[in-house]
Amino acid sequence: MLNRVILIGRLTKDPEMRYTPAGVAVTQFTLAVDRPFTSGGQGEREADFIPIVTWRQLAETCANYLRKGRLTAVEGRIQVRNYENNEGKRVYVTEVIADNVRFLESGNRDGGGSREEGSGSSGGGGNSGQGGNQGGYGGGSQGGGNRSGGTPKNDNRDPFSDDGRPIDISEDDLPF
Amino acid sequence: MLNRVILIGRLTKDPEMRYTPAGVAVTQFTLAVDRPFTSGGQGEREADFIPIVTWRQLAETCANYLRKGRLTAVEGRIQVRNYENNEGKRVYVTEVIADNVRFLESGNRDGGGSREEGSGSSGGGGNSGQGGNQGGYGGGSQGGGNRSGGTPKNDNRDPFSDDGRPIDISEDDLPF
Amino acid sequence: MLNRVILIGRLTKDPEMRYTPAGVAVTQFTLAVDRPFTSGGQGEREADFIPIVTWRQLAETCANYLRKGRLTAVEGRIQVRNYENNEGKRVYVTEVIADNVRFLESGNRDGGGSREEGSGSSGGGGNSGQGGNQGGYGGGSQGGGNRSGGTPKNDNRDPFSDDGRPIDISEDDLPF
Amino acid sequence: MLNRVILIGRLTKDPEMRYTPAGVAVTQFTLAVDRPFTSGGQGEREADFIPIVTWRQLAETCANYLRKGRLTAVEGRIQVRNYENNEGKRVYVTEVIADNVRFLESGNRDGGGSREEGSGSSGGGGNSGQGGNQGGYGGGSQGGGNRSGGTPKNDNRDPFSDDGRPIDISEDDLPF
DNA sequence: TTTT
DNA sequence: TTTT
Repeated sequence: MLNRVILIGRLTKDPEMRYTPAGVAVTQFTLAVDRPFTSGGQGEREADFIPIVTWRQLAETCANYLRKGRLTAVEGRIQVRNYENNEGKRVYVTEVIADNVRFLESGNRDGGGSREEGSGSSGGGGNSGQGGNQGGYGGGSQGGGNRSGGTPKNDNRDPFSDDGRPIDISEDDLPF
Repeated sequence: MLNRVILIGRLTKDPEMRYTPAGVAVTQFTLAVDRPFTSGGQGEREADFIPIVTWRQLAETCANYLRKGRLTAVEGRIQVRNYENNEGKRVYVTEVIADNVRFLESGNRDGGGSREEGSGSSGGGGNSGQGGNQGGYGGGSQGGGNRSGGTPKNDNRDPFSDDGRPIDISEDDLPF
Repeated sequence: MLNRVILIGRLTKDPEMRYTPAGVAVTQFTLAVDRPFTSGGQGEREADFIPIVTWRQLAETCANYLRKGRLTAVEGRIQVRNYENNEGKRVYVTEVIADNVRFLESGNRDGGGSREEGSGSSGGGGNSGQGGNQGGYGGGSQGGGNRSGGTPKNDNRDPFSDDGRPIDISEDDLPF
Repeated sequence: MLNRVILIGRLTKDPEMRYTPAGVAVTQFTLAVDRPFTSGGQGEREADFIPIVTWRQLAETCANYLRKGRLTAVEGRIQVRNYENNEGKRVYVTEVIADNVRFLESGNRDGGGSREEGSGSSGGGGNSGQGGNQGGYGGGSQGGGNRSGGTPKNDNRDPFSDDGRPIDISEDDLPF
């Protein structure tokens, strides 16, 4: 009925973008979010490592502007999907499907005079539509995508396991 | 740095309460949260099944007042813990650690004159402290708990797998 | 950069729907949200009375299905607008612009077999677009609206003061 | 019943700290939060200016570490208070009472080797209690405060209007 | 000006 | 493995 998540943390690696067989962009990254308390007696602060997934225009923007270590805010919803692994066992995967991502560190520390922090957004979009490009971001080789198709043969593997082929998510799973 | 989740959904089962070896109450339940869109062409609405964990006073209140099917709001944070399973493989478990739970359906549909919806809360609590009991809820056999201990032998199993023994969570993992 | 509000409370009155001169539906209501603590020594629980504004399709749905006293969840963002009043003084108005509203009480307590709680949504909407009608709600005399226009004469009054004329909000203020 | 706000924006000025007659620290500042859309045809991006209030330990930390222009995340709840002004008219003031503030820019751009962003928190706090000092922040001249009292004479003015005297908020209004 |  |  209502499912809202807001996170601020740092990317553990550069984001990874792929395309579905239908040519829809998907970007995945992991956010390290420090826990609000210390544990273990000597005060070590732990973190939660939370997988984030973005789609379409927002995926392209994230792939273009996010990098390992960047402080980033993410808004979205928790999604729990499951698939059967090689041993025939059902595996549950929990991810945050983001519909709003804010770049809290600009990246061009060297560069120009802009004090504006980056920003990527999607979803709610207004008159300008869902593909609206806010803030001048998100250019580059959009559209395109792998539409070659081939033989998807949806065979129960983790769609995010990296095997070089287009990822295995049917269009029906698209959240937007 | 910031990790906030707000969910509204229905319990898939009655909640399950246990005690840690140190006698701290933990209650676990799953919230079914309908997705905001339909999929698959014939308009079936799917749901995400999201595991919730509550601690201490709030755990007792949830165990006492929540039941299967009840519409419930949960506030908390995403936590990703991991353990090694029997086959020596690392398993990741994602849960929402709740610090505020709101009962949106009263339960006593038949009963008394109270039109007040239930409410359980913990955390932020004020002068009254974290153990504060809001709304007259959460009475009953509190305190107690299994303090017998025995030989916990922290051996890499899912702490929520039900084997009749006190669950296997070290006090260091306590979020509050 | 990021502005997210989630509220659960009860309507203090029936919602009020109007149309802008351009024929866009706007619905306003106030949510009474109990504070998480009691004050004053004798344990009186106070509430915050928070004005909510919804636009377009969601406005129509809210006007059709929300009623005084109903428990309701609202997602949106805080907006602070200001105008000059009769005495030439600048007045600040803070409202929550909702993009998602969940009806947590069905209304037809007497009626039919439906056990489904109501739900209205807009914004992020999926393939079905922003006008998507989730859950079979929101029918009725949509579209229409007062397009007669007349002489709006944008003269610094509270656009929500009720004078029988179309409300005084320029299309530029539209959040979606 | 539930009232949660999360904002990311920049301080419009340095924060202002005061003490209540009872010696409780209160810090006030305003966050400029860019709207998620542009308006007016030429694409000007507007902002909402949202007043934030923090109490006690968190107030001290904010006063010590926040400065005009800093990018900051705030978690809290919306509060609507009202008072009677000089002309006997009731005035409504909407503020966000913060219980968690994250400093997303460190300030010491010159300084040391720490890549850690600042952080202030209160509320939920764990074993360490509500006064817990996370991250080594918030030292300095704590405690103290104006306990002289004098003649508060609670006379219906805006407690945040600056008149040099201790602010006019009764302890009963304290949210924590 | 307020809901339950 | 799931709620309505």
